[in-house]
Amino acid sequence: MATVGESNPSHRQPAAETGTSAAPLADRNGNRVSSRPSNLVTGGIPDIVIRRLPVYVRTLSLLADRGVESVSSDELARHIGVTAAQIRRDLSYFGKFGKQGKGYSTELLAGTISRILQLDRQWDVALAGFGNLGRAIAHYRGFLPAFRVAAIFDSSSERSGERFNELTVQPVERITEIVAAEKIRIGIIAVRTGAAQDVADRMIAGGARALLNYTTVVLRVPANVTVREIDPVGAMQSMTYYLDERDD
Amino acid sequence: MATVGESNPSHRQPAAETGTSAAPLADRNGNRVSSRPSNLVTGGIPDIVIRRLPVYVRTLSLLADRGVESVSSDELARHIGVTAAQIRRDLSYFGKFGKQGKGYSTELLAGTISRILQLDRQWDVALAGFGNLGRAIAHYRGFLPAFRVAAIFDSSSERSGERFNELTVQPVERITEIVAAEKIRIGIIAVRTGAAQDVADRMIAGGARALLNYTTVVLRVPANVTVREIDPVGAMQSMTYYLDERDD
DNA sequence: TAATGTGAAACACTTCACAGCG
DNA sequence: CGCTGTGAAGTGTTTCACATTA
Repeated sequence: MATVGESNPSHRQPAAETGTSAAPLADRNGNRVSSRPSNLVTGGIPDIVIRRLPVYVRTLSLLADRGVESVSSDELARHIGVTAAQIRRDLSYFGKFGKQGKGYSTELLAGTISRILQLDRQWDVALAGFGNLGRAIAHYRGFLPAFRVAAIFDSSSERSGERFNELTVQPVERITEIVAAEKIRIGIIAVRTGAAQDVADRMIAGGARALLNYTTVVLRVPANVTVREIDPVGAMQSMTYYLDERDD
Repeated sequence: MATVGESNPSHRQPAAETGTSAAPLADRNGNRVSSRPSNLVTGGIPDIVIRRLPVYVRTLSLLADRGVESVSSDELARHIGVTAAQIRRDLSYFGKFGKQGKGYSTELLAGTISRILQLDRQWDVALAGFGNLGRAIAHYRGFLPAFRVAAIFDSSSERSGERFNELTVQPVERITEIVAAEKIRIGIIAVRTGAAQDVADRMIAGGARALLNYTTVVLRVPANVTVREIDPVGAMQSMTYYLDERDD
């Protein structure tokens, strides 16, 4: 997370990641991909559990595609690199999905968790920043099919007006208007650090409630907005702590 | 975060992230920039503390550059979005750096933490994968000056042989040899998922002990290797859980 | 009989709150 | 007298271990 980090929705979110604006931050965790502690705000499910669900979906789908029809928590744990008890506990927050003596149906469980995460639909996403990073994100297929870049913004007058697929890159001044008009709830922030907070504010004003932050800026957002950080540099910088000269 | 996640060095590392191979995993946490729990293996400092240090360095350096000479834990906390107690506790793992009634010297503390993280030197990094993502990473300046891409590998015969700055893209078969010869301890994995484990194994065989994993593969690594995950898709997929129809 | 689901225990991390120092 | 550093308390998360069920 890298780490890690983010802010959350009022009722559930942890406080970890990005840290809510002024208030000392109720909860937290997060590659800067987020990077702060994370709890739940009000009787919800721990954010750390929510953050593990995509890995479960991915692994279960992979197994299902390979023709594996069911897995025990033990097998699944071995694939993912966590403990079986953790998987069972995580799932227990949502219901009972296993069959004693048998395990879980890979296909069913993948579908169930996808639905819990609301991945059984397509989400429009606003992308801010169309430099090297923004372009790479726009071309990246990994977010599909659940996420689709529906609007692109850039502050540079040279870049705004540029076309990408069926989209025209728009000036950042139009973020709020367009995000609101297209009912976009998710934003990706891939601008230079100096513009990050402004862009986040505009997106939130337009109705965005989830932000994927590729900058190293600590975004100040209301408690009902979730932020997750993508921070490869921080992840790298924290790994060097463990390196030593010995060839261990 | 994203990932979040990773594995650790024998003496300190948590088990969280990537999960150590066979053993149930001693500890854990991690944007996918990593994404799993994290503890310490043997009486070390919590990995979650280590993962916060880059943010402290960044913020302190920023303040120092602005001419701010000292900060209290309270002010620093406000900038970062964590609690003052957490900052004081985190620092206390390493020593006493503050002055009562005054706070911390921004410049000194930034330097001290940099040294703790071993960021006061340059690390050579091996980059595996020279497709869109690998190219973007190679061009990215954000890893400088602490990290320098010293070798690039790609499995495609079309790409190996290609030049980048003063480097020639090498075939993956040469990873172990070159990583060992150049004494590279850090690898970045930006290959297709099918090749990730093989590339990781080769890097580790050559002496790498820290891996930044951009793939969604759960890498199996020995306990003395740290892995951090960069997982923007997982980060995104976990945020949709908190979205609702209401315009809250 | 194999494996889930879950109280209860263990462990890890965060926050409180304050003695003590500059 | 403001602010650090840290015992102690409070929370949150993971793991154990087993009753229960298919």
